[in-house]
Amino acid sequence: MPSRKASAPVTTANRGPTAKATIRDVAALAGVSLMTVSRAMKQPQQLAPETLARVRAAMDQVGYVPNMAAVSLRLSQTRLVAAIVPTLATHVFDTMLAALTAALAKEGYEVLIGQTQYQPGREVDLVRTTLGRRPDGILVTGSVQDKTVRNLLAASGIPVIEAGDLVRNHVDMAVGMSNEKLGAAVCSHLAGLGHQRLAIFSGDDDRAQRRNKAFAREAARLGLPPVHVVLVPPPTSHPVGRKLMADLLDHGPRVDAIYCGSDMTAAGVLSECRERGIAVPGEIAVIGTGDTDFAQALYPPLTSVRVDGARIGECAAAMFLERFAGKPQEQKSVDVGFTIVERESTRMESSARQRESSRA
Amino acid sequence: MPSRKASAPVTTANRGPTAKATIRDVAALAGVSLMTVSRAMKQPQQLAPETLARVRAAMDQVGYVPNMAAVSLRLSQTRLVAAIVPTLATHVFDTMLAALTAALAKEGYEVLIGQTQYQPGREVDLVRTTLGRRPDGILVTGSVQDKTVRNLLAASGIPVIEAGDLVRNHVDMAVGMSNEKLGAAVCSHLAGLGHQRLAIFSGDDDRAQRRNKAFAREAARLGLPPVHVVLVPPPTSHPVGRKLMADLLDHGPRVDAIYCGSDMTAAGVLSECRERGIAVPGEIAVIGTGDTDFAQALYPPLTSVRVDGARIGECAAAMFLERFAGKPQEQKSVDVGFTIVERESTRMESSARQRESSRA
DNA sequence: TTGTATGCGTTATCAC
DNA sequence: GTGATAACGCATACAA
Repeated sequence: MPSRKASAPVTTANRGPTAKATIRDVAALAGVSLMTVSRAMKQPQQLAPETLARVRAAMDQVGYVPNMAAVSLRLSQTRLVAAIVPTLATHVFDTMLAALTAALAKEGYEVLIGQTQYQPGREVDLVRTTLGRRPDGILVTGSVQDKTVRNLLAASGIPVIEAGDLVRNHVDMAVGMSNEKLGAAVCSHLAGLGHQRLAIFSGDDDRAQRRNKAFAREAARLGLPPVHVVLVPPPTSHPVGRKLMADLLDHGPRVDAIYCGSDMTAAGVLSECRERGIAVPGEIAVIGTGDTDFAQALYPPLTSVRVDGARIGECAAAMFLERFAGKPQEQKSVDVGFTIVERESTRMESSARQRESSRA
Repeated sequence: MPSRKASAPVTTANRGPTAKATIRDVAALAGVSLMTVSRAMKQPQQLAPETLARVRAAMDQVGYVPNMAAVSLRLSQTRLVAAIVPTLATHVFDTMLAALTAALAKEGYEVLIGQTQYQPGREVDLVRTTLGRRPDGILVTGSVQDKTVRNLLAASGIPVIEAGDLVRNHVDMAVGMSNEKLGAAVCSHLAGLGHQRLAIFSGDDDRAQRRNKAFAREAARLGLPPVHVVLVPPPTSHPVGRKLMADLLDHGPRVDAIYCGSDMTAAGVLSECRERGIAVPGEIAVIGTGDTDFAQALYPPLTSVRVDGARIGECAAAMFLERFAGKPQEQKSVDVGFTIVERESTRMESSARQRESSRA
């Protein structure tokens, strides 16, 4: 019966310098049992003051940090929340993750981030790997369409939040705004400013497409001419925006206003217009998406559709924490809305400063 | 002796719908032992084809995903790399993390990200918590100065990379560039363009300070007047940049050129100058740091010091993987250098397009 | 106030 | 080719 106790105890000493100290090392050093060390962390008041001091000294001496893998296994709880985003290189996601991380950290949860890099195939693998870490909750960006992923998430038995995109058939919970409403609002906003011939430059991902569709539908409803839509694969960039604008000016139809799926694309459009001496908003109005921090720094300052990433992150954190606490889920779906932040790039001479916002 | 086998076996069925399937559930369903299931994943060729098929069918049926907490505990290896950054909302860090994540993912490693939000006190807690996850390696941004953190990292026994800031006394490994060289290079670059009265707008963090000091030293060496340094707490923003510029113009000394510790600050400076009708670079030249994606979108396009975050991330990943493979560590320190990307904001009428770069 | 025994889910080792 | 067993580090129930 070669049990741990029967054979020579394994300690930091004979495991080499690379091994981390365990609760056993601390116990041995302090001359107490494992339980006493465990209690020194969880219920210190239950211990005799001198025992506690001895244990704490031992913990410091060996640099003891509890092994969360063991804790997780024992408690079936990892205090880990996973977040799957397309990329970290987009402002909205950063903001969301920062808020999510901060809010969860207060309750002792950490956030494990996964990036799909906009590769659809990678999402399945990523979700599977991630679920292997047994997070206590998982947040995915956008709505989950892939059947395999949906099943994986549903079968995981943990709270799932689809963030940033409000759809009806969410797996579990959702927080974000309606891309349909957004597309329609932008269209009617531009129409309200007197623009007739509208164009869209956007990524070809699912969310953008639904925005575009709603935009086009609204244009039709308002009796405007067909919208000129140009799609490009993400990620967007300044050169891409310039190129799209150059192509439009050279070969495309004449337009009064352009809605860009990202502020970076819009920035490229502004640059190309400046280069060619085209007045913005005089000849062409431009509006972006995301209200990135640099939108106000562009020339002219860029009108943009602001989605409050921080609020999404905070809401998501709150929803997770409620579920972790076993509370009845109040809301399965939260609409944080969006705001059209108007700056010079769409401002008509006579139009006063204006804000338009949507909330469900 | 109430062992698992003696009592009723616990399976997914009687643990409720929320519990994830374990290797035991799969084994029971396939009518094989635990080891056979384990082997079906690790050494499938060792199994009889029909057995393998049966096990795989069972795995699919219950949606089995191995519990990494258990694997980690068993193997003393988490396939997790931790990265501590000040914030996700800075382009260089995003780029670095994206590259790091992508490179490590190929080898089956995931990246656990922690944000200090520039709060010095939070770093200790964060590192401690993070080490509790027993990552196989840890990357920290900037050089580690805090004694406690240094000890914690050194005692962890895992590969440690200090990224983005090359210092002599790194804990283990380092990849990045020298902030001293950077500061000096920017100063001499501006001096080379004929500027005499120089100013710096920067964050008050350690790295920025060392840049500034080197900048000032270089100015002195070149016989220029004292540098006007203005420090602000991070994070930087467009309004902050504007405010700093407004204050300088209203109350500060006259300057020919301003070096900004971030592109966002520089963008604010450009906006304020435009507002006041001050010619850039005619009256004042402006240079930023980071070569953010929007630098080229500003007006005038912003000269900026580019640090290749992606390269830092890739280098770090390669260094980690080498150590994980047990290979002798080739280099403990890698200098990825930096590049001054010159655009309109510093370009003198007669000066041709120019690039300046440093590599150790 | 402190200690002992057991199992969380997995894999290495040995046995058949 | 397959199975039984112990152990990874920790926390809970139960004893003392």
